[in-house]
Amino acid sequence: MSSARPVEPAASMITSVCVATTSRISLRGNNPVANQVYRRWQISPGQSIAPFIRSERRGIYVLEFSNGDRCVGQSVDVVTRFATHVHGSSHHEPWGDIVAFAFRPIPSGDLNEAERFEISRLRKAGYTLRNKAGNLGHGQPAPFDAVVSIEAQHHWATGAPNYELHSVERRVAAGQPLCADQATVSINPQDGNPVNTKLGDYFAKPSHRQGIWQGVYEAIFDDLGFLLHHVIPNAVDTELDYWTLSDMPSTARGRFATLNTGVLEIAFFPRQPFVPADPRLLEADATAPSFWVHVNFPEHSLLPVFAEKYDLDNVLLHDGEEMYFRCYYPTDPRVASPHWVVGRHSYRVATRDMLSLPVGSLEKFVTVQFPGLLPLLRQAAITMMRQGPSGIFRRFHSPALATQVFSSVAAAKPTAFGASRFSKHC
DNA sequence: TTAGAGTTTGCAAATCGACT
DNA sequence: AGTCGATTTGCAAACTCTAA
Repeated sequence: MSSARPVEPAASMITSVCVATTSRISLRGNNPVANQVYRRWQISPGQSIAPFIRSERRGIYVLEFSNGDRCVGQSVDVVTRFATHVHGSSHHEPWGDIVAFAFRPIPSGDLNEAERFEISRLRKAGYTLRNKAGNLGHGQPAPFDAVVSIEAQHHWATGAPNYELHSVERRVAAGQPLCADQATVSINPQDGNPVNTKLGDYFAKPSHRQGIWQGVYEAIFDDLGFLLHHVIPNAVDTELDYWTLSDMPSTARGRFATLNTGVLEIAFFPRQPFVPADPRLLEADATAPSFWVHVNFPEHSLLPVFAEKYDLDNVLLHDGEEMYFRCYYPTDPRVASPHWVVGRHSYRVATRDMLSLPVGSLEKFVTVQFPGLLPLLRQAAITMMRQGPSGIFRRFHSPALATQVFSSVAAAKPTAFGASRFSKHC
């Protein structure tokens, strides 16, 4: 499964270089559903498609709208399914702007794969899709819009507005989420005591306060505090419904914490020290064992940011590949981290670019060292929260740990990106 | 303790199917 | 053909269990 594919540094690289990429997965092959045969009809509002589809009604269809949007769907009876789009259903309002209809009969076999393929193909072709599932980042109405308005989302993503967590003190005093339906909160036995978290217990042990563990506890709170304050919109109002925080979950050999936004995790802190996938990097002076944080960004968003300073022409990252970066001048006060990793991770719901770097350096890294990253990270949070509530992670949420993070935010009282908080990391 | 397999869970999205 | 509620499916973190 694992196969290293080292890449030599380009000769033209400047003050900092990308040392290597490593490939863990490289699965590419011919897609059996690539050869699609669609029949297409132009239709007028209110027109039925029954006359076009006489016999075989099972297959994949594509709706075309007057504004150029597309919608891909599957059905065992496309005529009936079409009606639910025209007349509306619990899934969406009636669509009266369908101008064309394409259909590919598939009498038997897997409709899901064919649908996913068509969605992916149209996305890559640049079409705006009205699908929700399999289409992370869609612009369709979402329940989240009622909690954070579309306008506020836009302001948040572009970095314009006021980021004060005005109700943080109230949240800290309450010791539990202020917004969510409390009746459905599953109570963790440790949640009654706001200072008693599994994370706190772990770092209370003397052996976890020295060596490579020294300062890690505080660093995790720095990163989590930054994420709640500057990345998640209206964190106090959206807690539990649209973001959750897991306290010492056992996921993948254990994590200190996982921060989930909407349907996907946005950041997690492994309990294992970071180890580069490429063994050659172990020899580099900057790769002493340390604990790292991994943060999910939108797909294809990270390399363009680093391309400004690095020679990344024609560099593409495939699924499972990692690209290791080193900065040769870590004494520069603007440098939050002398090394970091950019990877790509495929979740079923979407592929994400993953930024990995030592704990405690996230805020400065995305606001000072590479300020272009912050709007991307905010957009990632909004996109995942618009995709759906955090229901599946709800029961793992630790109000106690969240309270502690909110406390650290309130105590820091940052002004403009907490400049005073940076000093201890430089 | 670690690794891996399998299970649990709530929810959203989509399909199905009975009925008119 | 159209309507609407029931049912199915897929998801992914975090869980438990088992074996070494």
